[in-house]
Amino acid sequence: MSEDKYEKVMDLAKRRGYLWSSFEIYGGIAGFVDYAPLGTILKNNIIDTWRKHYIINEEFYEIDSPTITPYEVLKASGHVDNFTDPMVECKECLESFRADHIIEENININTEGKTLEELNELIKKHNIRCPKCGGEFGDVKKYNLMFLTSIGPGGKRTGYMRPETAQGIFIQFKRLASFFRNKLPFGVAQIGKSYRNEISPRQGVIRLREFTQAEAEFFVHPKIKNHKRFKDVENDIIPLLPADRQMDETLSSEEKVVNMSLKDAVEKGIIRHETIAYFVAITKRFLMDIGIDINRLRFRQHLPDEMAHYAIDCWDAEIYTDRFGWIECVGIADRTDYDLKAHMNHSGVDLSVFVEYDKPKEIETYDIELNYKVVGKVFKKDMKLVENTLNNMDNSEIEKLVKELNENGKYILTIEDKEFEILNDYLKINKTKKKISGEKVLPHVIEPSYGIDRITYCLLEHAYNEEEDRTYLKLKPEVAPVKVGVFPLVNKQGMPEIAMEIKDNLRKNGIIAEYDDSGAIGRRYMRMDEVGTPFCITVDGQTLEDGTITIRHRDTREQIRIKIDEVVDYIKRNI
RNA sequence: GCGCCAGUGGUGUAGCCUGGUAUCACUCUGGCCUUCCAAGCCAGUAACUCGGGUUCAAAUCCCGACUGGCGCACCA
Repeated sequence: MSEDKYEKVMDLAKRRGYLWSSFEIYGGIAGFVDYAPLGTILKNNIIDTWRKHYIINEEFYEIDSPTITPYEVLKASGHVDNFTDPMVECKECLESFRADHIIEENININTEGKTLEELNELIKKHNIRCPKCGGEFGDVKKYNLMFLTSIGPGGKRTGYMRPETAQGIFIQFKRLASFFRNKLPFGVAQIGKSYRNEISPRQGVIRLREFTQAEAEFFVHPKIKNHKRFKDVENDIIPLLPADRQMDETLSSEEKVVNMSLKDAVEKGIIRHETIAYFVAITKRFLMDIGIDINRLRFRQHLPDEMAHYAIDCWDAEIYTDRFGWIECVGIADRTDYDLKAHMNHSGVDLSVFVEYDKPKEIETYDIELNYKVVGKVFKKDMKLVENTLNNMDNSEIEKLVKELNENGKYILTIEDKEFEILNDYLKINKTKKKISGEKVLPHVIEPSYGIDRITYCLLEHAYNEEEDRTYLKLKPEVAPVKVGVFPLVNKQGMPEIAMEIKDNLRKNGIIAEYDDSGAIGRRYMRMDEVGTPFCITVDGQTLEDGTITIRHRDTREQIRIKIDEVVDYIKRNI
């Protein structure tokens, strides 16, 4: 038994129509897979379950945006810079290195923000050589993990295949906020393909160049990160692998995991706030709903140096697989306002939300009334600049201005390098009381992001079962692609006709059923077991006498007998 | 991207060293048989990863590409 489970699962997946490697007749390309007929249904069933959780239960709305994304968007989001690694290759031994890492190791310089030319110069200037063989380096080149394309004829606009679905949500934030009538919190989801041009994708379906993500973006008030339904989940016990325990060398790898209620985890500050904890619970419930083995699931906190540049806390749902060990299938991150801020700065569009207070506040404020006739003539072109600056002053600055005007008769307003002299007759300042009913805030976003392909593979592996005389997929009836197999026990006495009719009737009721009359009955059961079909209906001699059939359960192989006209109801109740 | 190893019907394989019509089993399809868990009988479909070279002749020898496995590197 040297063959590992991955191989067995992938073999079954290939033979029985779950997963096929793409472009096979042309030799194939690493990092791409096709979902075969049954795999496609399974994946869709997983996605449907996901939608039940997020769209129905959590009241998220889903959008669907383009996969091709213009340069500007990904420049703003930081992906153009962060997805592009500068690589350098040794001319002697052909080994590749990260150019920035090599430089930092050798001359202790921060290379952040340096251009390729600057990196090149640094290597030449300090005569940095290959740490392996001492050979000379070639030129620094960028390896971009995003697929580059051009939009329109002539390639005037650069685009990339999106590296995540989330950006599509962020850049529509203004519309989304108004769709939700500016009430925080609200959630938006997107399910779709994302693309990463991996250098060397070698773990089959685990690391793909084109993959399906289901991402949920939950926008919250930056100061309110508790969750109104946290009470529903606070007693859920979750296997957690916190950052400090991961780094504790005195613990064995089993001891690093602690089973803890989410209430404790939040109270002890292990999970940063309720909203992350809440989505940890939803993630666990979703994964268990589709049939992931709870004993092969844990939540691991990112270490401080592993966190993405935008995140302040991140927990991955990791699922155990035979060959690859624990693999990351879901990431739940607090992305703060990183993305909205970035898009706001780059696009110039205000993406903040006006949040009303419970009760309007009354505050003391100053009203600046400009004497435009005078001021306009004095400042001319700079008029607008001065006006804006004055209007944006806070109370303490205005108080200082008033004080200086009273004492010296003038105030020097400094804007960048320029100085403007403000005199008493330029403006009138009135102290007023104002009613303020709310404030503008830039929301933070909590993001649970699911890798659907990895989850699908893990589910197949967890469902894979071997017994002495059979191999079967113990898929939950809810996600199994084919729900029912219908067979005549033998091909005579009208049994095939009755079986066919039962199959048709199930199909009419929206249930995927397969008819099969070839070979011995046992063989047909085995075929259905191997693809994970939960129920098999057999028409036999007794059917002809009293109109009953048997339903065989996949896992126990036990059979019960019911009337033909109860079949549809029975199946519907059990899937 | 580098190094080592491998690639034969749907699956697992024999053949490769020593060049000459590709083996066997299972699966699958059709038929017969069969009254409940891969039984049996008959018939059938189906493969040398791709490209180039050497040769009268290449699955076999040589080179390259692709794919897969392992190690290194990479994986915000």
